[in-house]
Amino acid sequence: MELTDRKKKILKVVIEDYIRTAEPVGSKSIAAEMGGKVSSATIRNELADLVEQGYLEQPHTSAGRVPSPKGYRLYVNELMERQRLSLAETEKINQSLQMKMEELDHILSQAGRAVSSFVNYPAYMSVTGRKTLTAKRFELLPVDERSCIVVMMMSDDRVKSQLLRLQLKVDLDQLPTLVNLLNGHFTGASPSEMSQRLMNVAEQIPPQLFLLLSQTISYAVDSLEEASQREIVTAGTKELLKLPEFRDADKAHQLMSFMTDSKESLPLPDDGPMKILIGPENVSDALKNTSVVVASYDIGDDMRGLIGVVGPTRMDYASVAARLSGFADGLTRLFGKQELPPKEDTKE
Amino acid sequence: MELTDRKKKILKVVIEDYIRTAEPVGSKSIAAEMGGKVSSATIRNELADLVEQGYLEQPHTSAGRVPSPKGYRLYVNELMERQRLSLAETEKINQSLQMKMEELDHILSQAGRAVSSFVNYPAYMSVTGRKTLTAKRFELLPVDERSCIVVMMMSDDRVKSQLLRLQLKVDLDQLPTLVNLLNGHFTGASPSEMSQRLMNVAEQIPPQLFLLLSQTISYAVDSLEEASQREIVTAGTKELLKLPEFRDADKAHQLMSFMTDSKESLPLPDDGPMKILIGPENVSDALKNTSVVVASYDIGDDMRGLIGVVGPTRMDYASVAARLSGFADGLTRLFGKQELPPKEDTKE
DNA sequence: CTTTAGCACTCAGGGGAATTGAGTGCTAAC
DNA sequence: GTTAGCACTCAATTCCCCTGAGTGCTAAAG
Repeated sequence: MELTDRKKKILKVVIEDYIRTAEPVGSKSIAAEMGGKVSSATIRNELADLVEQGYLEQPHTSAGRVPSPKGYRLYVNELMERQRLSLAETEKINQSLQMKMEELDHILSQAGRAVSSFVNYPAYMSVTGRKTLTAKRFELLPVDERSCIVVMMMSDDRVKSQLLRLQLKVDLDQLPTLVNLLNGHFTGASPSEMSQRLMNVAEQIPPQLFLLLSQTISYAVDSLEEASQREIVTAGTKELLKLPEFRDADKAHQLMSFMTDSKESLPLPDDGPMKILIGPENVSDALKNTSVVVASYDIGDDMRGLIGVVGPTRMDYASVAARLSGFADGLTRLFGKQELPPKEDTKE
Repeated sequence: MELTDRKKKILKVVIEDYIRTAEPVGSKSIAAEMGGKVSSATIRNELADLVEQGYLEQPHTSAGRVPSPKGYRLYVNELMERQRLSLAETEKINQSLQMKMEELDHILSQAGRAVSSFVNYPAYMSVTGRKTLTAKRFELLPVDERSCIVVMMMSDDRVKSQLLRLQLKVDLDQLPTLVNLLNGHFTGASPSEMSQRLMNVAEQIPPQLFLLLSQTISYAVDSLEEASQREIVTAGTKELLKLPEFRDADKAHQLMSFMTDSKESLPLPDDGPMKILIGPENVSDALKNTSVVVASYDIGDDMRGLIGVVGPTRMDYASVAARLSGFADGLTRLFGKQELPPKEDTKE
């Protein structure tokens, strides 16, 4: 059954009041806030209905009303006015994103910190690839007889390199052969296929070359796996301590531990540009008393990033959602601009 | 004036009791803990003396005694029994250090987390170079006409690389010239010298080559500067919330903000293998009510790392110090083993 | 049928007084 | 120098009362 307009109006007032004050809100202040058109008694009748229908809760008789998760849900679905960010704010957000984007996880943690400081709640970020990464091209640069540099370009056009120490001396002349072998047989393959193929060529090449080859491949496998691992970075957990609902050090500690140690279970929805999870809608027990807002942004063609914010159920959904999508847009634009053009396989 | 042996014994008992319980300790429990040889009244007399001499403090008449910073100082200097780690523990520490050390800051944060979880206090880590980093060798790998890969080996033998998008097409034949130029003129130079030299060669080479050159150099400068920047990583700030002295959310928040936002002012002594700073001995105001234990370890020849632990003044100095030096040793060994041999300048 | 005014009732939170108990300082005896 | 005894202090705890915000209900007004 639908709520009357007035009930909705009241619910909205209650929620917004509660978001501000974190105190149960009473009939009188509601009446005042609604312009004094109706008396507090009327409001009380309406409130009783709203409690009955589960949109509000009462900590105890003779306390004001507090929104229930169901109430919040209705609020974010229908009542909440989508906030528009001011130009100044958008500007600030974009400024705070002017970061070097060399290391992916630097970006994550920096952007996370920025988000958190904008919304005053803890934030988390992650990037998930849509395809498995493969190597696109190899290069070996001799340094001396016992070491050389491996350079690997990955399918997302990022480049990794490292100095490789060799167990035994290798003839410089043989490097080109090896590079050809690498580029011929090991590009476009998933890490596990790589190890596979390494076995296959084992007998066809001289042992000392094979040693170098397998060192290179193991480096490649490691790097690819590391690069495609979904990493979750959290920031600003300390913001929790500012909130009255976490004045209790134990609760704060619990949630902080969850956010720093069990980040894997933070919500990472894979659809839609923005998702709001309210209290018990969260799967993780640790989040049952908190709400989470998650937005996604695009990186290139086949990667997707997520930014999430964790806060009390009474968090200011409208403003968090607005800022979060501001960041998501900013990031999408940032990556869209600087990132490599679509695809252009240079594989030979 | 020296303290009598008995006074020292009493001081030690008081401190160790207080470390355990965080409660002022009274004469009776001291008497009990000392084997009942003396009565609590005697202890009281001694305690009065110790207060007089500034080794102990009394929150108010009729509370037990609490160690003063001066008392802790004497304790760590003389009374504390240097704890030896059990073999099992050393083993555990070394295990927790079996990490990939590709990215320096990954190591830092991982080791920081490990330390923190071992001592149950927040930890921080940093690495400071003793020399400025320079480039040791350059390489350019063509990808297509509008992009190539820069590979740079730095003076500490780490290798950095990145894909470079070019504003205009470059003739492949010219790359070798460029590489020679890079290796001839820009190796061994500090980042600022590099920019300098770039100016000098400006007129001597064709413009489109110069464009590529300056892109490369700017990448090199950035990477070198980033790599030589001292970075401080903190971990486990949440541990603070477990401590009774930080039950107050405001205090906890203050210290956490300090540790995450103003890390630069965390103590980074540059001498000795281990340093203990007690309460007011810290320069930063934010640390006046906490103690800090810092140990250092060596990375290769010209880098030095620091691990620090922040805790309440009543922290368990003996065990923290022991574990910390366990970690320091572990890290020194780890780097000593895997790290590149001393020096071997391949600069041409 | 809805709204309002009036009134008795409930209950968390705050302030103050009383109580408790750990621990002290002092003194006098051993 | 050490100990027992005793009066004293003071934080912390408990209890109680009070206050006030806010409710639910009823009866009257619209």
